Amino acid sequence: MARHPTLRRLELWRHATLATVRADGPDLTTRQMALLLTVYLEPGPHTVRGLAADLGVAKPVVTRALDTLGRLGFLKRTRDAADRRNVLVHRTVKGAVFLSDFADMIATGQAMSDQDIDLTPANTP
Amino acid sequence: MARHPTLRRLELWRHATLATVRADGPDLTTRQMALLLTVYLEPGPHTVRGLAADLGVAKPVVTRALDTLGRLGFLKRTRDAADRRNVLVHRTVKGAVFLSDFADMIATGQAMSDQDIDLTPANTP
DNA sequence: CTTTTTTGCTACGGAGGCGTAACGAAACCA
DNA sequence: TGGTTTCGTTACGCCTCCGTAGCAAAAAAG
Repeated sequence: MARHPTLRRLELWRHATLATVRADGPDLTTRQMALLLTVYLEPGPHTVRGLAADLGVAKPVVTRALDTLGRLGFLKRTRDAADRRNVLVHRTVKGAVFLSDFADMIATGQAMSDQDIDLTPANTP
Repeated sequence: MARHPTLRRLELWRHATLATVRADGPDLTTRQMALLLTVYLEPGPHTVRGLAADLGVAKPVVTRALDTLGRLGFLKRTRDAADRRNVLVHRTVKGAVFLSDFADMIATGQAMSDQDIDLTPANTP
């Protein structure tokens, strides 16, 4: 049933989102998640303006997302010493742990999609 | 840079969420997305009570998600003729198109992660 | 029939994100 | 130096979602 690549991709997504919904952790918005992943996966330094341009959203959106993600301890802000107008966004250990756990959820989704494939030819002994 | 499987999974997720954020389509909550994917990927029939149990959420959450997703035209409700207390949730063409497009975003994310891998040894001529 | 259970929905106050506009602080420029 | 630009934040009203409690309708139990 999962042989078609489109279905496999959607099932991967379903298992990961389902794990997020069932777990009682913080459920971030799509924008917050995209911001968090950008900070952790793209090379820095990250500024509010740069992140807003990268996500294609207005600056207050980034400020509010940083408020929420900072309150969760997933990243933190620092004034840029060179240009004190800038705010630099930094990673934290707690954020890295959160994303690591999240990657495990994706991996489980991948494994379950693979299992679907392995089980399909079970009726052809 | 993307050689580690954990990073590859996170980059896959980042590219797909980023595409969702940048596109000006409707951005569903995690619960709405999990519900939509469940209806389309799991065999029916789907009732409000069954979906609530499947997602591990209260029934009003499902009712509200069905309101929103129905307003978007991604699925529709029907009274069960056999047991008129039940509401059956059905797929729509528009919902299938939406999920198909979304799967393409995931595929692009996968392709870009692969490309990252191919590009990493570029500094080893 | 009457009572009980089940199903999905509505109502309510609270919390949080949204877009736009305006703001102070810092850097730049002439 | 004084005016202008850039940066991030705050403020405002609006909208959507949340969790809980209570509701009517339909079915089941007695």
